Amino acid sequence: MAPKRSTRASTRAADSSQGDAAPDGDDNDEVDVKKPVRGKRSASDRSEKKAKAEPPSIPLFSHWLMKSEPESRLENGIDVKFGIEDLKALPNQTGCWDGVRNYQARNFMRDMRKGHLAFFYHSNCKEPGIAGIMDIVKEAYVDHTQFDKKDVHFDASSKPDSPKWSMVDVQYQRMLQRFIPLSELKKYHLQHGANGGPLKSMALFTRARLSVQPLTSEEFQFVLDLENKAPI
DNA sequence: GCCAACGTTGGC
DNA sequence: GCCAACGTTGGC
Repeated sequence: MAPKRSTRASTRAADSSQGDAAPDGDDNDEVDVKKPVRGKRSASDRSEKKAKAEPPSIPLFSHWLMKSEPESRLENGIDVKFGIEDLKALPNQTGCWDGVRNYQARNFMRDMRKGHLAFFYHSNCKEPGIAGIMDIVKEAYVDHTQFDKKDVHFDASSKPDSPKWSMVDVQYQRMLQRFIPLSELKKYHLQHGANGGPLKSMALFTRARLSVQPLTSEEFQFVLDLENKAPI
């Protein structure tokens, strides 16, 4: 059975002990060791291989955009709503970004480092766009929801001794001074495509369906500067 | 609600 | 390894 949405979906708070009580050992289960399985490789193994990036010794990006749905929507009878206000409402304003079921999105989460910044993007809603900023507060570790039969993002093909899916913990930092709608970003994207400018190859438009995506520092800074400018 | 874009599956 | 069929994403 196919995985469902790759956007984040649950409202689970992050383990509040995450701070200093999350030593490296915890994260090490998550290393990319794929047991060499003898014999036939499944289609998903192949998909994963294709999506797998070269292991970069130096992280390429330090800014991110992560999508989640701020409006109620039932998936298998479960509400997948999780907007920036929901993150803000969690203990310590911190939550785990679970439910990502796309290899490229997962790989980007594995590239995230503590202290990286991410935009919280509202998707699949009345007004899509960037609502605020989060901090990455815990680096990639096993997404427990892949083993939970009751979870919307349960993945029967993932085994506890070689988990497929990872998540990070994020902490709410602040709202943008004004909501930056997708429509406005798109205007800049088109303008920059024609005349040059920082948003000309923004992943939001070139990789529209990717729920976790990188931004260059220039892209991030340009978007950030928009909060103090009048909408176009 | 529609549907284009694109990722995944699985037979061959 | 190819690729048609299928399923999901997410704007509109």
